[in-house]
Order: sequence, then structure tokens, then C-alpha cells
Amino acid sequence: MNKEDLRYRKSRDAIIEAGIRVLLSNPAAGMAEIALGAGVGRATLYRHFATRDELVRALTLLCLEETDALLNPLRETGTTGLPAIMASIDVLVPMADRFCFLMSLAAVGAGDREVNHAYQRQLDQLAELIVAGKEAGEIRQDLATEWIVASYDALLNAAWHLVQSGQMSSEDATLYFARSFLASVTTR
Amino acid sequence: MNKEDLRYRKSRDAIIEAGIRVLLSNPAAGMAEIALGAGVGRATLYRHFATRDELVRALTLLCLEETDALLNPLRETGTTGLPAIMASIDVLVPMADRFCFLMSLAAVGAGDREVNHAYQRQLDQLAELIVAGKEAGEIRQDLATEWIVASYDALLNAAWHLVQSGQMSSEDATLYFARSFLASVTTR
DNA sequence: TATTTATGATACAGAGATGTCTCATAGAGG
DNA sequence: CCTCTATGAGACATCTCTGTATCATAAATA
Repeated sequence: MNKEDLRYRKSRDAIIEAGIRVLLSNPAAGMAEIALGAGVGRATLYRHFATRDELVRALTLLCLEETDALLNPLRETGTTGLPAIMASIDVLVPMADRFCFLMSLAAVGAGDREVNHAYQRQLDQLAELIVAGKEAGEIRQDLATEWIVASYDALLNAAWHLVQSGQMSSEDATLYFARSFLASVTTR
Repeated sequence: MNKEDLRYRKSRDAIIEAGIRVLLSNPAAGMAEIALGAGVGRATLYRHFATRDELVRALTLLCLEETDALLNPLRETGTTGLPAIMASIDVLVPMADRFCFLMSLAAVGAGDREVNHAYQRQLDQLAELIVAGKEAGEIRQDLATEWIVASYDALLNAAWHLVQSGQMSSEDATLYFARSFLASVTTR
């Protein structure tokens, strides 16, 4: 299993893409269903990921890394508070499937300690932005920070599902998400 | 199996309560896990519900009925638009587990045609209130009705999960939900 | 109290999923 | 063009879950 081999990379990419897609639409999907979705043989799936748990774990870590990779540059600009949160919306919606994959696992309580910890760190960073926004007077203080974090997640999830089911364009979903989130947390 | 028998009703109640609770925390739970949660034998579970699908279907219909039973009196008061929606929040949060059970099934796309249709009817009724609120000038018109419906569901779901995980009291969750939803849809 | 019956425990067969293994082949790399 | 190897197909044992059936018992009803 040479990681440089074109065939290897092609299979692996297909498995990862299909893994997230299939498991999001049916969290109880088996290895056969995932392999079918990826267009590879079941044996090949097992060659890349020895067990189902290992596959789910790898997908989860990948989603975490991709989310980090998009949010870190944003943080390095020095923006904080509400503007940073609004910017993160535009960044996250196009890759909301990655974020929702993490959420759906967190809901079931799956994911081992390490994964949950890393996911929690993402939420904590959002919480920091909210606290900064409150201190700057951009964000109303009569909403608990935990609630704002939870509602941000929930709305991102809702936006992605609307797009996924074909009920709404990605642009519209982003717009509505930004509008209603902004209105709900802004100091009036 | 006499439906008047005290033992029968006791088992059935325990199964229904545990079914919703267990399946919400683990949608892939088996009959054994549900029976354990209900404190009844697995055989008894099968005597009440011949198959797992039948159990899920019965639980779903029950949740639909209970939600209807709480919302219909509200509708009969003649309230409509935003006030009706805000009133529904207070009514739904205490029984959010029922509503979230429906949502979690809809997400997976489970539920047969009849159930999905009945669930959709609930969403349509919410949409009607939103349209009325828009016409009355209470609700901003630059948010698509579908988005408002989806965000209402998402926030109710988020509120319930916060309460369920012990991170927040039911009263606080209701308050925050009402506050941020109101702010996000109100005409400014 | 006597009778009826819903229940719990248990065994069982069948279906499906997991994970292992082998072998022929197509296709990438040299 | 030749070699190497990742792949696909399929057989296989194992495990879990489902759904059925039986039987002794406890508890509700009459």
C-alpha cells in the first residue's frame, strides 16, 4: 500500500468523500454501503481502514483539521468579536458538511475522548469570540454564551440541511443564516 | 393482552417513555437496549410491538398526536402571527423531547409516507403563522419563510439538547430561545 | 380465594454486518 | 515494455440483532 500510488490516493479520496456523505445521510450505514457509495470494493475499504470505528475516527479528525485549516487564517487576521463570527459564517457554510458531520457524531455521543476534546476546543474558540463581542458591546449580554454557541451550531446545521435537500441555494442559506444570527445577538 | 389490565398499561407506558428516551440518545439502539431501558423483558416488548419498525412508527405517531394536542388549543384561541409563534415556544419547550424525536427521524429520512406527511403538516402550520406575521408587519420579510421554519426547529432542538445534557435549566433555555428567535425575525 | 393472564427468562433459527483471507487482474511506475 | 502492487470479487467464520416459541411464575381480576 504505497501512499504515492495514484490508485491508492484515488481510492482513499473516494472513500473519504463517500464516507462523510453516506454517514451523514445514514449514520447507521455499514461498510458495504460506504464502499458502494465510494465506488470501491469492500475489501479495498478494509485495506484503507481496518475497522469501521477507525474509519469514523479518521473522518472525524479530518473534518476537525479542515475546519481548523479554514478558521485559523481568519484568526490570524486579528479580527475578533462579532465581525470575526460573521466572517466565520461565510467560511463555514460552503464546508458545512464537514462541520455537520462532527455535530451529528457529537449528538450521538460517539467519538472518543480525543475527538470530543478537539471538537469542544472549536466550540470554546467560538465562545471566546462571543465573550469578546459582549465586552465590545457588539453582542447583547442577556443571552448566555453557551446559548449563542449552541444556536450558531444549530443554525449552521439547519442551513446546511436546507441546501443539502435542495430546498435552498447555498448563497441564500448563507444570507439568511447571517441575517438572522446577526439580528438575534446584536445589541439593540 | 387485555388493554385494561394494569400490568399491560404499566408495561406499555414504560416502553413508550423509554423508547423515546433511548432512541433519542442512540437512534441505532436495538430492542434489547430499549427493553432494558423500560425495565421490561425483551419478550414483553415484542408482545406490545411486533417489530422494531412498528415500535418506531407508534412512537412517532404518538409524538405527533401529543404535539397536536398541545398546539390545537392554542390555535383555537384565534391568535396568529408572531404572538402565536411566541406562545407555541412556551408550550413546546417542556415537551421538546417529543418534537425532537420527530426531527431526528425526519433527519434520517426514516418514517413512512404517512408520518412524514403528518410531520410536514406541522411545519406547514408554522409556516402559515409566519406568513400571517409577515402580512401583519410583525415579521421581517427579508427572511424566507422556509428559513424561519427551519431555524425555529433548529433552535428548539438546540434548546432541548442544552436542557437534556444538564447544561441549562428548562426556564433559561425557553427564555433564550424566545429572546433570540424574537430578535431574529422581528421587523426592525 | 380461585382463575385468568401478562410477564420474565430462555432457547432458537434466520438475516445481516464485521473482519479475514485468497486469487486473478488491471493499471501504475520504472 | 515489464514488473509490481493495489484492486475487485468472492468465500468464510463470527457476532449481533431480530423475531418466534415455550414455560413457570407473579399479579390482576372476578
